[in-house]
Amino acid sequence: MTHFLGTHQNRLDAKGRVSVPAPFRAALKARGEANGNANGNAGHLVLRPSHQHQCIEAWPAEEFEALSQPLNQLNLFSPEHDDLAATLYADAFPIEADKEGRVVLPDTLVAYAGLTDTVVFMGLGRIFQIWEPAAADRRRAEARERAKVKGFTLPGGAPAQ
Amino acid sequence: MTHFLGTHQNRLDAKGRVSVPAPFRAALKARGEANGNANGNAGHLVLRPSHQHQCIEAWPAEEFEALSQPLNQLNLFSPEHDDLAATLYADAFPIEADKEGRVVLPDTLVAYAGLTDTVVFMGLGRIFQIWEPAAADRRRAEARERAKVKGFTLPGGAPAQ
DNA sequence: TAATTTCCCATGCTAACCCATGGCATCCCA
DNA sequence: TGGGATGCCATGGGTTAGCATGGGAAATTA
Repeated sequence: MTHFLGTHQNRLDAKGRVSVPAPFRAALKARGEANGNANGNAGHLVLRPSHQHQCIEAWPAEEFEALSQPLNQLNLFSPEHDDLAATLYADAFPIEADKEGRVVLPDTLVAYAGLTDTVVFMGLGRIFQIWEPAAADRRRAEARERAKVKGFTLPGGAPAQ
Repeated sequence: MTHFLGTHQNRLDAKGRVSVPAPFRAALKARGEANGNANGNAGHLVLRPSHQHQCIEAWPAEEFEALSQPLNQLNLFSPEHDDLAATLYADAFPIEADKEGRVVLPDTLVAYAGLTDTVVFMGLGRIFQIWEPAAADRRRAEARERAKVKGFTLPGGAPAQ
């Protein structure tokens, strides 16, 4: 699988570590290898606070790299570059999993997402998010509701539902 | 990692020294080696006061070098060349880290950025900045706000709202 | 010679690395 | 079809190495 699918629950231990769900690990590894990173590791992640929600966004390195593209078009001295770079990069944490496939979640992100001892990994295709369990439930219910109201259509002709 | 990511806090000691955060050191070293500087050192920095904010801008030597390119196109005796050169170079300090990875911040820059005993390193991708902690917080909040107002959308992956 | 600055060595702490264990699901074999 | 065995996955904890920081000695400048 090359996408992050499904929802997984894991425990956050006393050291702030949490196991990345095995399916997500596999997806990360596949991505890394596809991009020629022959090194055995899982291809690292970039964690950021989400703009829209109180949760942590996890970007595979390659995906995050794509964010630099629009930035590179801008003049390094322009205020636009400054704002974007500060927003994208200053709050970002490059994270690497240990041999067991665990990552340490930075304190500030744990606080931002309101995490306690159990966290939820929510797959969103090209990226995934890390939530406090109850907030994750609310979020999914809300997303379903919005999608239903809007009649949920996919670009490219995929049939609704 | 070839980019400066995240925000790090370190102490400015009585001698005006401060440790460059380890991840930034690694990024600097990687840059230096990528450009054929086979010497083991971290590849030096150029510090200058930021135009737009009360903070210190830190440029990797190679990145700063790239700024010379447009200058070289200009007539050496033109007013444009004079102004640009004065702006870019006159207030710049070439800085080299010691064996422990620390740098001494020039007095004028410390004063300009209003630094006291604790400083914040803010990663901005290709460069980084050095801030007084409270000012750094304000700056990040401001950047988020301005980016949001501009309709800043993440390419792909990010969920619609 | 006095005052700074630069180099070098020393130390506490934190975080990454490594090894070990328990539980759950799957597979195999009777 | 049921019971046992096996392997992966999540989790816990001890140890070590790297990092940030402090202070002293040598070198440089005024």
